Amino acid sequence: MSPKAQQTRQRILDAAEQLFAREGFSGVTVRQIMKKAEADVALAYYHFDSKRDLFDAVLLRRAEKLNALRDKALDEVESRHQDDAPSVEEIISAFTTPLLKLLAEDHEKWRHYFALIAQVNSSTEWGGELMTRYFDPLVKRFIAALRRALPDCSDEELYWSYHFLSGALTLSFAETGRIDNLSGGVCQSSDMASVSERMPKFIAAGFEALCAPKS
Amino acid sequence: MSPKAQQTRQRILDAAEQLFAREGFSGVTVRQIMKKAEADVALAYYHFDSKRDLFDAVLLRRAEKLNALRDKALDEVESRHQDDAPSVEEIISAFTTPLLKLLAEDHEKWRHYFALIAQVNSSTEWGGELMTRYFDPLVKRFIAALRRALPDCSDEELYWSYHFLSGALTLSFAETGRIDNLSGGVCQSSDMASVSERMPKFIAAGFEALCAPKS
DNA sequence: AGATTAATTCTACGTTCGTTGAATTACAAG
DNA sequence: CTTGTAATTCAACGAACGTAGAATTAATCT
Repeated sequence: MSPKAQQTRQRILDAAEQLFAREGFSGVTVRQIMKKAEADVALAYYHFDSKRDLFDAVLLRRAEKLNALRDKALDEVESRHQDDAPSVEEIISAFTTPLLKLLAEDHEKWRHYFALIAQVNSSTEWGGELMTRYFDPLVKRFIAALRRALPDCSDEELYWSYHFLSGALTLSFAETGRIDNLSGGVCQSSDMASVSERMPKFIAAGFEALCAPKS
Repeated sequence: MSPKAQQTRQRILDAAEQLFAREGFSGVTVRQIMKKAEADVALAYYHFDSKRDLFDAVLLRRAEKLNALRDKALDEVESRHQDDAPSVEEIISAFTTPLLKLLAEDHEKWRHYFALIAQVNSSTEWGGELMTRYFDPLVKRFIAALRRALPDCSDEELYWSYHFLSGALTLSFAETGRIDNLSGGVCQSSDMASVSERMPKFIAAGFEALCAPKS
Protein backbone atom coordinates (compact mmCIF):
# COMPACT_ATOMS: atom_id res chain seq x y z
CA MET A 1 0.00 0.00 0.00
CA SER A 2 1.39 3.36 -1.04
CA PRO A 3 2.13 5.92 1.65
CA LYS A 4 -0.49 8.22 0.17
CA ALA A 5 -3.05 5.44 0.47
CA GLN A 6 -1.98 4.67 4.02
CA GLN A 7 -2.52 8.30 4.84
CA THR A 8 -6.01 8.16 3.39
CA ARG A 9 -6.76 5.01 5.34
CA GLN A 10 -5.72 6.70 8.54
CA ARG A 11 -7.83 9.76 7.73
CA ILE A 12 -10.84 7.49 7.29
CA LEU A 13 -10.13 5.76 10.60
CA ASP A 14 -9.70 9.10 12.37
CA ALA A 15 -12.97 10.45 11.04
CA ALA A 16 -14.80 7.22 11.84
CA GLU A 17 -13.36 7.09 15.34
CA GLN A 18 -14.51 10.59 16.14
CA LEU A 19 -17.99 10.16 14.75
CA PHE A 20 -18.58 6.66 16.13
CA ALA A 21 -17.54 7.90 19.57
CA ARG A 22 -20.10 10.68 19.43
CA GLU A 23 -23.07 8.93 17.88
CA GLY A 24 -22.49 5.21 18.01
CA PHE A 25 -22.23 2.73 15.18
CA SER A 26 -25.70 3.20 13.79
CA GLY A 27 -25.81 6.92 14.47
CA VAL A 28 -23.21 7.60 11.84
CA THR A 29 -23.42 7.27 8.12
CA VAL A 30 -20.61 6.09 5.87
CA ARG A 31 -21.18 9.23 3.85
CA GLN A 32 -20.68 11.42 6.92
CA ILE A 33 -17.45 9.64 7.72
CA MET A 34 -16.08 10.02 4.25
CA LYS A 35 -17.11 13.64 4.09
CA LYS A 36 -15.16 14.35 7.26
CA ALA A 37 -12.25 12.31 5.90
CA GLU A 38 -12.48 14.35 2.68
CA ALA A 39 -12.58 11.30 0.48
CA ASP A 40 -15.03 9.66 -1.84
CA VAL A 41 -17.73 7.43 -0.40
CA ALA A 42 -16.67 4.40 -2.34
CA LEU A 43 -13.15 4.59 -0.94
CA ALA A 44 -14.50 3.30 2.33
CA TYR A 45 -15.30 0.04 0.57
CA TYR A 46 -11.96 -0.11 -1.12
CA HIS A 47 -10.07 0.12 2.17
CA PHE A 48 -12.57 -1.82 4.27
CA ASP A 49 -15.00 -4.61 3.61
CA SER A 50 -18.04 -2.99 5.16
CA LYS A 51 -19.14 -0.37 7.63
CA ARG A 52 -18.94 -2.96 10.35
CA ASP A 53 -15.43 -3.94 9.33
CA LEU A 54 -14.43 -0.27 9.49
CA PHE A 55 -15.80 -0.07 13.02
CA ASP A 56 -13.77 -3.07 14.09
CA ALA A 57 -10.68 -1.58 12.51
CA VAL A 58 -11.19 1.62 14.50
CA LEU A 59 -11.35 -0.32 17.74
CA LEU A 60 -8.44 -2.55 16.89
CA ARG A 61 -6.06 0.15 15.72
CA ARG A 62 -5.19 1.57 19.13
CA ALA A 63 -5.83 -1.48 21.27
CA GLU A 64 -2.44 -2.98 20.64
CA LYS A 65 -0.50 0.11 21.69
CA LEU A 66 -2.60 0.55 24.79
CA ASN A 67 -2.20 -3.07 25.80
CA ALA A 68 1.54 -2.94 25.25
CA LEU A 69 1.84 0.10 27.47
CA ARG A 70 -0.19 -1.49 30.23
CA ASP A 71 1.80 -4.66 30.01
CA LYS A 72 5.01 -2.70 30.33
CA ALA A 73 3.68 -0.74 33.30
CA LEU A 74 2.79 -3.95 35.09
CA ASP A 75 6.20 -5.42 34.21
CA GLU A 76 7.83 -2.48 35.91
CA VAL A 77 5.73 -2.82 39.03
CA GLU A 78 6.52 -6.50 39.30
CA SER A 79 10.23 -6.08 38.71
CA ARG A 80 10.25 -3.37 41.34
CA HIS A 81 8.80 -5.83 43.87
CA GLN A 82 10.58 -9.11 43.40
CA ASP A 83 10.57 -10.13 47.04
CA ASP A 84 7.80 -8.09 48.67
CA ALA A 85 4.31 -7.75 47.22
CA PRO A 86 3.35 -4.59 45.34
CA SER A 87 0.57 -2.51 46.81
CA VAL A 88 -2.89 -2.64 45.32
CA GLU A 89 -2.62 1.02 44.49
CA GLU A 90 0.53 0.47 42.47
CA ILE A 91 -1.17 -2.21 40.42
CA ILE A 92 -4.22 -0.06 39.77
CA SER A 93 -1.91 2.76 38.75
CA ALA A 94 -0.22 0.52 36.24
CA PHE A 95 -3.67 -0.08 34.81
CA THR A 96 -4.71 3.57 34.65
CA THR A 97 -1.61 5.67 34.08
CA PRO A 98 -0.99 4.38 30.55
CA LEU A 99 -4.29 5.95 29.57
CA LEU A 100 -3.12 9.22 31.02
CA LYS A 101 0.19 9.00 29.25
CA LEU A 102 -1.45 8.40 25.88
CA LEU A 103 -3.81 11.30 26.39
CA ALA A 104 -0.86 13.51 27.25
CA GLU A 105 0.97 12.44 24.11
CA ASP A 106 -1.91 13.18 21.79
CA HIS A 107 -5.11 14.24 23.45
CA GLU A 108 -7.19 14.59 20.28
CA LYS A 109 -6.35 11.14 19.00
CA TRP A 110 -7.02 9.23 22.16
CA ARG A 111 -9.95 10.96 23.78
CA HIS A 112 -12.28 9.93 20.98
CA TYR A 113 -11.01 6.40 21.26
CA PHE A 114 -11.64 6.24 25.00
CA ALA A 115 -15.10 7.69 24.55
CA LEU A 116 -15.78 4.98 22.02
CA ILE A 117 -14.49 2.28 24.34
CA ALA A 118 -16.73 3.55 27.12
CA GLN A 119 -19.71 3.33 24.86
CA VAL A 120 -18.87 -0.16 23.68
CA ASN A 121 -18.15 -1.27 27.23
CA SER A 122 -21.58 -0.32 28.53
CA SER A 123 -23.37 -1.79 25.58
CA THR A 124 -25.31 -5.01 25.93
CA GLU A 125 -24.70 -5.74 22.31
CA TRP A 126 -21.83 -7.17 20.25
CA GLY A 127 -19.52 -4.69 21.91
CA GLY A 128 -19.06 -7.40 24.46
CA GLU A 129 -17.22 -9.79 22.21
CA LEU A 130 -14.94 -7.01 21.07
CA MET A 131 -14.04 -5.93 24.58
CA THR A 132 -13.46 -9.54 25.54
CA ARG A 133 -11.30 -10.23 22.53
CA TYR A 134 -9.11 -7.17 22.79
CA PHE A 135 -8.75 -6.66 26.50
CA ASP A 136 -9.50 -9.81 28.46
CA PRO A 137 -6.03 -11.38 28.33
CA LEU A 138 -4.49 -8.24 29.79
CA VAL A 139 -7.25 -7.84 32.35
CA LYS A 140 -6.66 -11.36 33.54
CA ARG A 141 -3.01 -10.59 34.05
CA PHE A 142 -3.95 -7.61 36.21
CA ILE A 143 -6.38 -9.64 38.23
CA ALA A 144 -3.70 -12.25 38.77
CA ALA A 145 -1.40 -9.53 40.09
CA LEU A 146 -4.13 -8.28 42.40
CA ARG A 147 -4.74 -11.81 43.61
CA ARG A 148 -1.12 -12.00 44.70
CA ALA A 149 -1.37 -8.62 46.39
CA LEU A 150 -4.52 -9.74 48.21
CA PRO A 151 -3.92 -13.41 48.97
CA ASP A 152 -6.90 -13.75 51.30
CA CYS A 153 -9.31 -12.42 48.71
CA SER A 154 -11.75 -14.77 47.02
CA ASP A 155 -12.10 -14.70 43.26
CA GLU A 156 -15.63 -13.48 43.60
CA GLU A 157 -14.59 -10.37 45.49
CA LEU A 158 -11.74 -9.86 43.05
CA TYR A 159 -13.89 -9.97 39.94
CA TRP A 160 -16.58 -7.74 41.38
CA SER A 161 -13.98 -5.25 42.45
CA TYR A 162 -12.49 -5.23 39.00
CA HIS A 163 -15.95 -4.70 37.58
CA PHE A 164 -16.42 -1.60 39.71
CA LEU A 165 -13.02 -0.39 38.64
CA SER A 166 -13.92 -0.95 35.03
CA GLY A 167 -17.06 1.13 35.35
CA ALA A 168 -15.35 3.99 37.12
CA LEU A 169 -12.46 3.98 34.70
CA THR A 170 -14.37 3.92 31.45
CA LEU A 171 -16.81 6.59 32.54
CA SER A 172 -14.02 8.88 33.72
CA PHE A 173 -11.95 8.57 30.58
CA ALA A 174 -14.95 8.99 28.35
CA GLU A 175 -14.94 12.68 29.27
CA THR A 176 -18.67 12.95 28.88
CA GLY A 177 -18.75 16.32 30.57
CA ARG A 178 -21.30 15.04 33.04
CA ILE A 179 -19.22 15.93 36.07
CA ASP A 180 -18.53 19.39 34.71
CA ASN A 181 -22.22 20.24 34.78
CA LEU A 182 -22.88 18.49 38.05
CA SER A 183 -20.07 20.15 39.94
CA GLY A 184 -20.67 23.53 38.36
CA GLY A 185 -17.10 23.67 37.14
CA VAL A 186 -15.36 22.48 40.28
CA CYS A 187 -14.34 19.33 38.43
CA GLN A 188 -13.62 18.97 34.72
CA SER A 189 -13.84 15.79 32.67
CA SER A 190 -10.78 16.78 30.73
CA ASP A 191 -8.66 17.18 33.84
CA MET A 192 -7.10 13.76 33.61
CA ALA A 193 -4.42 14.61 36.11
CA SER A 194 -7.14 14.88 38.75
CA VAL A 195 -8.60 11.56 37.73
CA SER A 196 -5.32 9.77 37.66
CA GLU A 197 -4.35 11.15 41.02
CA ARG A 198 -7.57 10.12 42.74
CA MET A 199 -8.84 7.01 41.07
CA PRO A 200 -6.08 4.58 42.09
CA LYS A 201 -6.43 5.63 45.71
CA PHE A 202 -10.20 5.41 45.55
CA ILE A 203 -10.27 2.04 43.83
CA ALA A 204 -7.48 0.55 45.90
CA ALA A 205 -9.40 1.37 49.06
CA GLY A 206 -12.44 -0.35 47.61
CA PHE A 207 -10.46 -3.46 46.78
CA GLU A 208 -8.99 -3.61 50.23
CA ALA A 209 -12.32 -3.05 51.94
CA LEU A 210 -13.91 -5.91 50.06
CA CYS A 211 -10.99 -8.25 50.02
CA ALA A 212 -9.36 -7.78 53.38
CA PRO A 213 -12.03 -6.51 55.72
CA LYS A 214 -10.07 -7.67 58.75
CA SER A 215 -8.53 -4.37 59.80
CA MET B 1 -57.28 8.52 26.63
CA SER B 2 -59.13 5.21 26.69
CA PRO B 3 -57.70 2.40 28.80
CA LYS B 4 -57.18 0.35 25.65
CA ALA B 5 -55.17 3.18 24.16
CA GLN B 6 -53.15 3.56 27.35
CA GLN B 7 -52.35 -0.10 27.14
CA THR B 8 -51.14 0.30 23.58
CA ARG B 9 -49.03 3.27 24.57
CA GLN B 10 -47.37 1.24 27.28
CA ARG B 11 -46.73 -1.64 24.89
CA ILE B 12 -44.98 0.76 22.55
CA LEU B 13 -42.88 2.13 25.39
CA ASP B 14 -41.99 -1.37 26.55
CA ALA B 15 -40.91 -2.46 23.10
CA ALA B 16 -38.96 0.73 22.54
CA GLU B 17 -37.26 0.46 25.91
CA GLN B 18 -36.07 -3.05 25.25
CA LEU B 19 -34.81 -2.35 21.74
CA PHE B 20 -33.22 1.00 22.53
CA ALA B 21 -31.37 -0.59 25.43
CA ARG B 22 -29.93 -3.25 23.16
CA GLU B 23 -29.06 -1.26 20.05
CA GLY B 24 -29.16 2.41 20.92
CA PHE B 25 -31.33 5.14 19.53
CA SER B 26 -30.12 4.94 15.95
CA GLY B 27 -29.73 1.19 15.96
CA VAL B 28 -33.45 0.66 16.16
CA THR B 29 -36.11 1.34 13.61
CA VAL B 30 -39.57 2.63 14.37
CA ARG B 31 -40.89 -0.26 12.34
CA GLN B 32 -39.01 -2.76 14.51
CA ILE B 33 -40.44 -1.18 17.64
CA MET B 34 -43.99 -1.26 16.38
CA LYS B 35 -43.60 -4.81 15.17
CA LYS B 36 -42.53 -5.89 18.64
CA ALA B 37 -45.37 -3.85 20.13
CA GLU B 38 -47.74 -5.55 17.68
CA ALA B 39 -49.16 -2.31 16.46
CA ASP B 40 -49.22 -0.36 13.24
CA VAL B 41 -46.24 1.81 12.35
CA ALA B 42 -48.26 4.98 12.17
CA LEU B 43 -49.52 4.52 15.72
CA ALA B 44 -46.10 5.54 16.94
CA TYR B 45 -46.75 8.97 15.49
CA TYR B 46 -50.21 9.17 16.92
CA HIS B 47 -48.99 8.56 20.46
CA PHE B 48 -45.66 10.37 20.13
CA ASP B 49 -44.42 13.30 18.11
CA SER B 50 -41.34 11.65 16.71
CA LYS B 51 -38.89 8.85 17.24
CA ARG B 52 -36.84 11.14 19.40
CA ASP B 53 -39.87 12.09 21.47
CA LEU B 54 -40.58 8.40 21.98
CA PHE B 55 -37.04 7.90 23.23
CA ASP B 56 -37.42 10.72 25.74
CA ALA B 57 -40.71 9.26 26.90
CA VAL B 58 -39.04 5.92 27.51
CA LEU B 59 -36.40 7.53 29.68
CA LEU B 60 -38.84 9.71 31.53
CA ARG B 61 -41.40 7.05 32.33
CA ARG B 62 -39.47 5.27 35.04
CA ALA B 63 -37.29 8.11 36.24
CA GLU B 64 -39.94 9.53 38.55
CA LYS B 65 -40.55 6.27 40.40
CA LEU B 66 -36.84 5.64 40.78
CA ASN B 67 -36.20 9.12 42.09
CA ALA B 68 -39.06 8.88 44.54
CA LEU B 69 -37.72 5.64 45.93
CA ARG B 70 -34.24 7.05 46.34
CA ASP B 71 -35.59 10.15 48.00
CA LYS B 72 -37.51 8.02 50.44
CA ALA B 73 -34.49 5.85 51.17
CA LEU B 74 -32.42 8.91 51.98
CA ASP B 75 -35.24 10.31 54.12
CA GLU B 76 -35.15 7.16 56.18
CA VAL B 77 -31.40 7.29 56.65
CA GLU B 78 -31.56 10.89 57.76
CA SER B 79 -34.46 10.37 60.13
CA ARG B 80 -32.60 7.44 61.59
CA HIS B 81 -29.63 9.71 62.38
CA GLN B 82 -31.00 12.92 63.73
CA ASP B 83 -28.22 13.58 66.19
CA ASP B 84 -25.26 11.52 64.95
CA ALA B 85 -24.09 11.48 61.35
CA PRO B 86 -25.02 8.55 59.09
CA SER B 87 -22.17 6.48 57.75
CA VAL B 88 -21.04 6.89 54.19
CA GLU B 89 -21.98 3.30 53.51
CA GLU B 90 -25.55 3.92 54.64
CA ILE B 91 -25.88 6.85 52.27
CA ILE B 92 -24.47 4.92 49.35
CA SER B 93 -26.85 2.10 50.16
CA ALA B 94 -29.76 4.49 50.01
CA PHE B 95 -28.57 5.36 46.54
CA THR B 96 -28.16 1.80 45.31
CA THR B 97 -30.70 -0.38 47.08
CA PRO B 98 -33.72 1.21 45.37
CA LEU B 99 -32.37 -0.12 42.10
CA LEU B 100 -32.18 -3.55 43.61
CA LYS B 101 -35.67 -3.30 44.98
CA LEU B 102 -37.12 -2.32 41.62
CA LEU B 103 -35.33 -5.17 39.89
CA ALA B 104 -36.69 -7.56 42.48
CA GLU B 105 -40.22 -6.28 41.91
CA ASP B 106 -40.12 -6.65 38.16
CA HIS B 107 -36.83 -7.75 36.73
CA GLU B 108 -37.87 -7.72 33.08
CA LYS B 109 -39.22 -4.20 33.19
CA TRP B 110 -36.31 -2.57 34.92
CA ARG B 111 -33.27 -4.33 33.59
CA HIS B 112 -33.82 -2.94 30.11
CA TYR B 113 -34.27 0.49 31.58
CA PHE B 114 -31.04 0.32 33.55
CA ALA B 115 -29.16 -0.94 30.51
CA LEU B 116 -30.52 2.02 28.62
CA ILE B 117 -29.48 4.44 31.34
CA ALA B 118 -25.97 3.00 31.34
CA GLN B 119 -25.73 3.56 27.65
CA VAL B 120 -27.01 7.11 27.84
CA ASN B 121 -24.75 7.85 30.78
CA SER B 122 -21.58 6.91 28.96
CA SER B 123 -22.56 8.74 25.84
CA THR B 124 -20.88 11.98 24.88
CA GLU B 125 -23.97 13.03 23.07
CA TRP B 126 -27.34 14.51 24.03
CA GLY B 127 -27.69 11.79 26.61
CA GLY B 128 -25.97 14.24 28.89
CA GLU B 129 -28.78 16.76 29.02
CA LEU B 130 -31.26 14.01 29.75
CA MET B 131 -29.25 12.58 32.61
CA THR B 132 -28.75 16.04 34.01
CA ARG B 133 -32.40 16.93 33.72
CA TYR B 134 -33.77 13.77 35.30
CA PHE B 135 -31.22 12.90 37.92
CA ASP B 136 -29.13 15.88 38.91
CA PRO B 137 -31.42 17.31 41.59
CA LEU B 138 -31.47 14.00 43.42
CA VAL B 139 -27.75 13.47 42.97
CA LYS B 140 -27.09 16.85 44.50
CA ARG B 141 -29.10 15.88 47.53
CA PHE B 142 -27.00 12.75 47.95
CA ILE B 143 -23.80 14.69 47.60
CA ALA B 144 -25.03 17.10 50.24
CA ALA B 145 -25.65 14.18 52.57
CA LEU B 146 -22.19 12.84 51.88
CA ARG B 147 -20.72 16.26 52.55
CA ARG B 148 -22.25 16.18 56.00
CA ALA B 149 -20.95 12.68 56.60
CA LEU B 150 -17.47 13.75 55.50
CA PRO B 151 -17.14 17.30 56.80
CA ASP B 152 -13.42 17.56 56.07
CA CYS B 153 -13.85 16.60 52.45
CA SER B 154 -13.44 19.17 49.72
CA ASP B 155 -16.04 19.48 47.01
CA GLU B 156 -13.54 18.39 44.45
CA GLU B 157 -12.94 15.05 46.17
CA LEU B 158 -16.64 14.67 46.70
CA TYR B 159 -17.59 15.16 43.07
CA TRP B 160 -14.85 12.92 41.75
CA SER B 161 -15.84 10.24 44.19
CA TYR B 162 -19.42 10.47 43.06
CA HIS B 163 -18.26 10.22 39.49
CA PHE B 164 -16.46 6.96 40.23
CA LEU B 165 -19.57 5.71 41.99
CA SER B 166 -21.67 6.63 39.01
CA GLY B 167 -19.45 4.67 36.66
CA ALA B 168 -19.36 1.58 38.84
CA LEU B 169 -23.08 1.71 39.43
CA THR B 170 -24.28 2.14 35.88
CA LEU B 171 -21.97 -0.51 34.51
CA SER B 172 -23.00 -3.02 37.16
CA PHE B 173 -26.71 -2.50 36.72
CA ALA B 174 -26.44 -2.58 32.95
CA GLU B 175 -25.94 -6.34 33.23
CA THR B 176 -23.80 -6.41 30.13
CA GLY B 177 -22.61 -9.92 30.86
CA ARG B 178 -19.02 -8.76 30.63
CA ILE B 179 -18.14 -10.02 34.10
CA ASP B 180 -19.77 -13.36 33.42
CA ASN B 181 -17.33 -14.06 30.60
CA LEU B 182 -14.36 -12.58 32.38
CA SER B 183 -14.85 -14.55 35.58
CA GLY B 184 -15.79 -17.73 33.80
CA GLY B 185 -19.06 -17.90 35.69
CA VAL B 186 -17.76 -17.09 39.15
CA CYS B 187 -19.71 -13.82 39.01
CA GLN B 188 -22.95 -13.16 37.19
CA SER B 189 -24.23 -9.82 35.99
CA SER B 190 -27.74 -10.74 36.96
CA ASP B 191 -26.79 -11.51 40.54
CA MET B 192 -27.83 -8.16 41.88
CA ALA B 193 -27.74 -9.35 45.46
CA SER B 194 -23.98 -9.75 45.08
CA VAL B 195 -23.66 -6.29 43.61
CA SER B 196 -25.76 -4.63 46.22
CA GLU B 197 -23.93 -6.36 48.99
CA ARG B 198 -20.49 -5.37 47.78
CA MET B 199 -20.78 -2.06 46.03
CA PRO B 200 -21.68 0.15 49.00
CA LYS B 201 -18.77 -1.23 50.99
CA PHE B 202 -16.41 -0.83 48.05
CA ILE B 203 -17.52 2.68 47.21
CA ALA B 204 -17.72 3.87 50.79
CA ALA B 205 -14.12 2.82 51.32
CA GLY B 206 -13.15 4.79 48.25
CA PHE B 207 -14.93 7.89 49.49
CA GLU B 208 -13.28 7.66 52.85
CA ALA B 209 -9.84 7.08 51.38
CA LEU B 210 -10.11 10.16 49.22
CA CYS B 211 -11.93 12.38 51.64
CA ALA B 212 -10.46 11.53 55.01
CA PRO B 213 -7.00 10.15 54.35
CA LYS B 214 -5.90 10.87 57.91
CA SER B 215 -6.20 7.41 59.36
C1' DA C 1 8.34 5.31 -22.05
C1' DG C 2 5.09 1.74 -21.81
C1' DA C 3 2.68 -1.66 -19.22
C1' DT C 4 0.61 -3.25 -14.85
C1' DT C 5 -1.35 -2.55 -10.86
C1' DA C 6 -3.04 0.38 -7.07
C1' DA C 7 -5.91 4.13 -5.64
C1' DT C 8 -9.63 6.96 -6.41
C1' DT C 9 -13.95 8.79 -8.59
C1' DC C 10 -18.58 8.49 -10.79
C1' DT C 11 -22.95 6.73 -11.03
C1' DA C 12 -26.42 4.22 -9.52
C1' DC C 13 -28.87 -0.09 -7.71
C1' DG C 14 -32.38 -1.65 -4.54
C1' DT C 15 -33.86 -1.04 0.26
C1' DT C 16 -35.22 0.97 4.16
C1' DC C 17 -35.68 5.06 6.76
C1' DG C 18 -38.83 8.61 9.47
C1' DT C 19 -42.92 10.59 8.75
C1' DT C 20 -47.68 11.95 6.98
C1' DG C 21 -52.63 12.42 5.37
C1' DA C 22 -56.55 10.16 4.19
C1' DA C 23 -59.50 6.31 5.10
C1' DT C 24 -61.33 3.20 8.43
C1' DT C 25 -62.86 1.11 12.69
C1' DA C 26 -63.95 1.34 17.83
C1' DC C 27 -65.98 3.81 21.25
C1' DA C 28 -68.53 7.40 24.16
C1' DA C 29 -72.28 10.66 24.71
C1' DG C 30 -76.94 12.46 23.58
C1' DC D 1 -79.60 4.49 17.24
C1' DT D 2 -77.18 8.35 15.67
C1' DT D 3 -73.42 11.29 15.89
C1' DG D 4 -68.86 12.93 17.01
C1' DT D 5 -64.45 11.94 18.50
C1' DA D 6 -60.68 8.88 19.67
C1' DA D 7 -57.87 5.11 18.10
C1' DT D 8 -56.09 2.56 14.55
C1' DT D 9 -54.99 1.13 9.73
C1' DC D 10 -53.50 1.78 4.84
C1' DA D 11 -50.69 3.48 1.41
C1' DA D 12 -47.25 6.23 0.14
C1' DC D 13 -43.85 10.34 -0.01
C1' DG D 14 -39.06 11.86 -0.64
C1' DA D 15 -34.74 11.25 1.34
C1' DA D 16 -30.94 8.79 2.76
C1' DC D 17 -29.02 4.37 3.55
C1' DG D 18 -25.09 0.59 2.59
C1' DT D 19 -22.92 -1.12 -1.15
C1' DA D 20 -21.05 -2.38 -5.94
C1' DG D 21 -19.26 -2.12 -10.85
C1' DA D 22 -17.34 0.36 -14.33
C1' DA D 23 -14.48 4.16 -15.55
C1' DT D 24 -10.65 7.03 -14.50
C1' DT D 25 -6.41 8.78 -12.60
C1' DA D 26 -2.00 8.02 -10.02
C1' DA D 27 1.83 5.28 -8.84
C1' DT D 28 5.14 1.45 -9.60
C1' DC D 29 8.01 -1.48 -12.20
C1' DT D 30 10.67 -3.07 -16.30
